[in-house]
Amino acid sequence: MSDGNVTALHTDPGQETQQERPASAMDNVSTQRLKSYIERVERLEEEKKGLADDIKEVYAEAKAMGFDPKVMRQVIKLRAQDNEKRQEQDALLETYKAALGIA
Amino acid sequence: MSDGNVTALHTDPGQETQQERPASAMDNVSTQRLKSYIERVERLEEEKKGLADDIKEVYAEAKAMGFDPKVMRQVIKLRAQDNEKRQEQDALLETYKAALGIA
Amino acid sequence: MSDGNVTALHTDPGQETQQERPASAMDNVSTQRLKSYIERVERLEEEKKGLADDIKEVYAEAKAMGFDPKVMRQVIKLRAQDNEKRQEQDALLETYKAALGIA
Amino acid sequence: MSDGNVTALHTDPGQETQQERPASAMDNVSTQRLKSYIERVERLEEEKKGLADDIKEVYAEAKAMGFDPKVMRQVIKLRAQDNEKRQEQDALLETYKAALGIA
DNA sequence: TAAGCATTGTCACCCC
DNA sequence: GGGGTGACAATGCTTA
Repeated sequence: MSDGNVTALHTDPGQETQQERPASAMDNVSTQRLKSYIERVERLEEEKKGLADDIKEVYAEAKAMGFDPKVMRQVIKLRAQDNEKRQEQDALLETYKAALGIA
Repeated sequence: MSDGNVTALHTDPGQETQQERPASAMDNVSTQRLKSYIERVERLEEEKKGLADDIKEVYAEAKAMGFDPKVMRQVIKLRAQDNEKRQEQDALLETYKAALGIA
Repeated sequence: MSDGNVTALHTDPGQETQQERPASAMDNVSTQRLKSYIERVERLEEEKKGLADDIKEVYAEAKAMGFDPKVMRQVIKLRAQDNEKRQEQDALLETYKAALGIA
Repeated sequence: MSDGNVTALHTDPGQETQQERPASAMDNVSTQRLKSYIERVERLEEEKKGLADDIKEVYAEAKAMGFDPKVMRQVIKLRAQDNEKRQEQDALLETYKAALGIA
């Protein structure tokens, strides 16, 4: 296939910014590793897209039942904010307790 | 809890555009249904976020192995474009055939 | 007019994030500048809308001549993708070269 | 060039939905016309993109002067709504006048 | 920290 | 008129 395109950029980690091997290719081991990373990402993104489609379906179904998706989105956003806020308050409380030496 | 906010915007499907019950609430059944939809979406979005995090981790790990995430993204994008383009060309062909009345 | 609404949100650049003058107005110079920016944007968006309308007209005319707008759009998209892809491949090559330290 | 791709769909206008020429191509004149339409659209879209870039620049410049682009967008949106509303009211007024036989 | 980019969400148009 | 699709705008992340 088009896997020939993955002849790509590898640098030994922990070196200064400029690289080794001025104009040549990676060795086979690195190439294999890179290919593996690429494919892992592609697989995960596929799953992610699947979930996005699922979400769309739920909205469609809800809409068919007479609910307004736009409002639903707003509600969900609000609830997410609430959660975040509560978590922040909890974290703050923990900080206080730690600072005051309370178990 | 904050469920009080969801007393909004439900219309029996197949009614005129404006809403019923000017200032009152939905019946319990509708409320339950809405709550169910909302929670399904929230669950799915949580999973989606999880996958996004996984992807980030993969990039971070690859970077730690000396690969350049920026290049990886470009490679993945190119590969995705290949797929998409092929699909669109197929679609175009189908459109042509349909427009020309070919079975 | 409704210009009273624009008495908001101006910060001297290079200051800390929060705003000056808690409940008062901008000075006249800033107000004039803001008005000028707003009007420039509005003018540009008007022109942009004009072009969008022109494009619609072209499609309509082509349709009247017996061409299928849907297919035309697909063709144009494909051609745009060709360009974009070529550019991205060039960019990828540049990235490789930069990463490998090649002048 | 890649102009070979524009061998596309043409139907004599004013016919019923299904088409002539089951599997063949357009004549040269039609091909030329189609090409012309395609290029007109492409040119217009280019200009449109240019304007979009101009708008971005204005926002950037305004931001550099200490204005908040987000707020600016809101202001512009509000003003656009005002205009639209006023125009609707004018149209309504015209309708009234026409209905009442007032010049 | 700011700029650019990628993604995501919203909106409008077109077809059915 | 309603649903689906595609363009546009906006937000958040990534990098310099």
